[in-house]
Amino acid sequence: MPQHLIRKLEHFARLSYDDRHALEEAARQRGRLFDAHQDIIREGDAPDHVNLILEGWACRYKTLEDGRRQIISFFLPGDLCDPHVFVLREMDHSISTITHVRLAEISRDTLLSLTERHPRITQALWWEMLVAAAVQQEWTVNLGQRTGLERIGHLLCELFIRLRGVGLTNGNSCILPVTQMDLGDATGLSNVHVNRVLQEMRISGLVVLKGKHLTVPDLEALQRVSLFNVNYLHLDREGRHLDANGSEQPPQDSAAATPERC
Amino acid sequence: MPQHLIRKLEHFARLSYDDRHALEEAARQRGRLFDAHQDIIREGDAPDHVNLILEGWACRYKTLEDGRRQIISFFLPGDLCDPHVFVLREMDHSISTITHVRLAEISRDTLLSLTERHPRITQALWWEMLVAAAVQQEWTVNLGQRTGLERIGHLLCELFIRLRGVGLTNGNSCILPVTQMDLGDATGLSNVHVNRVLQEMRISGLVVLKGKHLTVPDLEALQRVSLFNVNYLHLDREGRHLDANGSEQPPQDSAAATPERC
DNA sequence: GAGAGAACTTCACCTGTGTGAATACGTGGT
DNA sequence: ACCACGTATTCACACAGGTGAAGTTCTCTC
Repeated sequence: MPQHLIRKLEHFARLSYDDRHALEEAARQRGRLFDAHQDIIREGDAPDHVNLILEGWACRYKTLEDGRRQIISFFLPGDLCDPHVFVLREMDHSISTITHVRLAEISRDTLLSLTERHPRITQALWWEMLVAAAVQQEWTVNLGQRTGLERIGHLLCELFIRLRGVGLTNGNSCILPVTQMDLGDATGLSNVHVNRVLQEMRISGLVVLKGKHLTVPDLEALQRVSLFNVNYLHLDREGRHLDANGSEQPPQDSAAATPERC
Repeated sequence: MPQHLIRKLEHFARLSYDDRHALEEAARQRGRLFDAHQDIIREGDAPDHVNLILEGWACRYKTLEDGRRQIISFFLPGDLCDPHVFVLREMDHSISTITHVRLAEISRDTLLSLTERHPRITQALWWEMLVAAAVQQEWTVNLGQRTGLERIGHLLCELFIRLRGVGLTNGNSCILPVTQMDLGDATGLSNVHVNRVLQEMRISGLVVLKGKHLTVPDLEALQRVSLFNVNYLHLDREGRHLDANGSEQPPQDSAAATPERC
C-alpha cells in the first residue's frame, strides 16, 4: 500500500523485504478518507499520531488574524506529516487536504517499534525529516529572494521532481491539482499575479498547463530560469544510478542485494 | 559552559544533575573560536559533527548565482546547528558567523552516547529540533505574507524572546549585533527599506535602536503590530510558571526536585 | 586623535506586484 | 441538458518596496 513512501525512502536506503513488510503493516492500520478541502489537523490540536499520505495532496498552512493565508508546505503521496510531532504539546498550524485524500494514521507506538526494529527505516526517516527541513529552507529563499516568475518556476520544479521520485509523473507530465490561488498562497503572490506569470510561462513555452495537467517540455530550462538547484532534495544516494536528467532508473528489486536485516 | 543550551533545554525538560554534567562534558571537547564574518561550514562540505554555539551569533544562509543572499536562520548562544546533519552527504547551504563566535564541535559519537544515556536530553533535543522547524515555518509565513514593518517587527520579537530564553536580555533591552543589511537579507527587504521601516518604528516608539543596543519598550505592542503569536516557539512546558508576559520566573535549581535520573 | 572603511541615512525615481472588479470558462450535480 | 459556483482571465489603477547614488555618522586601527 505505501508504495510511494517505500519508493521514496529507497532513494536513500536499501530496504530489506522485512523493512518493506513492516512499513506495509504500519500503513494498514487506521486508514482514513478525506474529501478535498477538509482539515486533517487544526492549530491547537494535540497530535498523537503521524499521518502518512497514501493518495492525494494535502498542505500545511497558517492563517493570520486578518485572513492572509500562507501555505507552508505541500504533502504528496508518500509524505509523512511530521514524524515525532507528539513531542510538542499542541499544533501551531493546520493541515488540510487539497484533493480527496487517503491516509494512514500511524500511532506513536507503531512508529517507535518500527524504528526500534528497523535501523534502515530509522535512517531513512531521518533522511526524510532532514530533506523536509531542507525544503522548508529553500522555500525561505524562494519567498525572500526570488521574483514572481522564479518563485512559481521553482515551486513547479520542486513538485515535479518530488512527484517523479514517487512515480507519479508520466514522461514530462504530471497532475497538478492545485488552484492558482493555492499557488499564490504558497508563493506569497496574489492570484492575479500568479495568473500573469503563468501566462508568461506559457507564452515562452516553459510550461503547458491545462486544467490539472502540467507538462514541462524542458525541465532543465525551467530550472535555469528559476535558479533551481536540486541539491537541497538530497537525492544522491551513494551508488544509485541516475540518468542525465537526475531521474532514476527503473527500480531493481533490492531484496536480493541486501540480505542483511536490521 | 553550555549554560545557554542547558537553560534553553530546561524550558522543555527538567534535567538532572547528571544530564547537565553530561552536556557540560560534551561542550568541553573541541572548542573553536571564529572572528566575525567567517564561514563555519560551507555548501558542499560533508558534515561530521554538530556545532554548539557557546558565545556570539551566527547565521545559516544561501546565495543565488547572481549574488542575492538569503539568511535562513539565526543561531544564538545555546543553539545547535542541525543535530543529525551527518545523515546527509553534503551541506546544501553555508553557515557563517555574524560576531566573534566561540563554539564546541560535538562529534557524532558524543552525541550518540549522550542521547543513549540520557533520555531527558534526547527528548529535549527533539523539542529543540521541532522548535527550529517551527521557526523556519514561521519565517515562511513572515516572508510570504507580512509587510515590511510586520516582517522586521516579527523578527525582532522572535530574537528578543529567544535571547530572553537563554538569559541574554536585560529588562527590555538586548544586544542586537546585526547590520541593517543582515536584517534585509533575513526579511527579503533591501537595506534602504529596512532603514525606512526602522525609522518608522523609532518614530512610533516601538523600538529604540542605537548602535547594537535594542530596547523594546512595549513588547506586547510590537507583537501586536507584527501579528506575532508566540505559540510557535513552544515555550509552554507543563508545570512551568510564567508571568503575564510569558517570561520565565527566576530559575529555581531543579536538581533537588528531580531525583530520578535517566 | 586622525584617517579609512563600514554602516547608516536620505533622496528621487522606477517597477513589480497588489487591489477590486468585471467577464469568461469549466465542470459537477440534479 | 442546464444551472451554479468555483476557477481562470483580463483590465485599470495604486502603492509597497527596489535601485543607484550621494551624503553622513560610527567605529575601528595605528
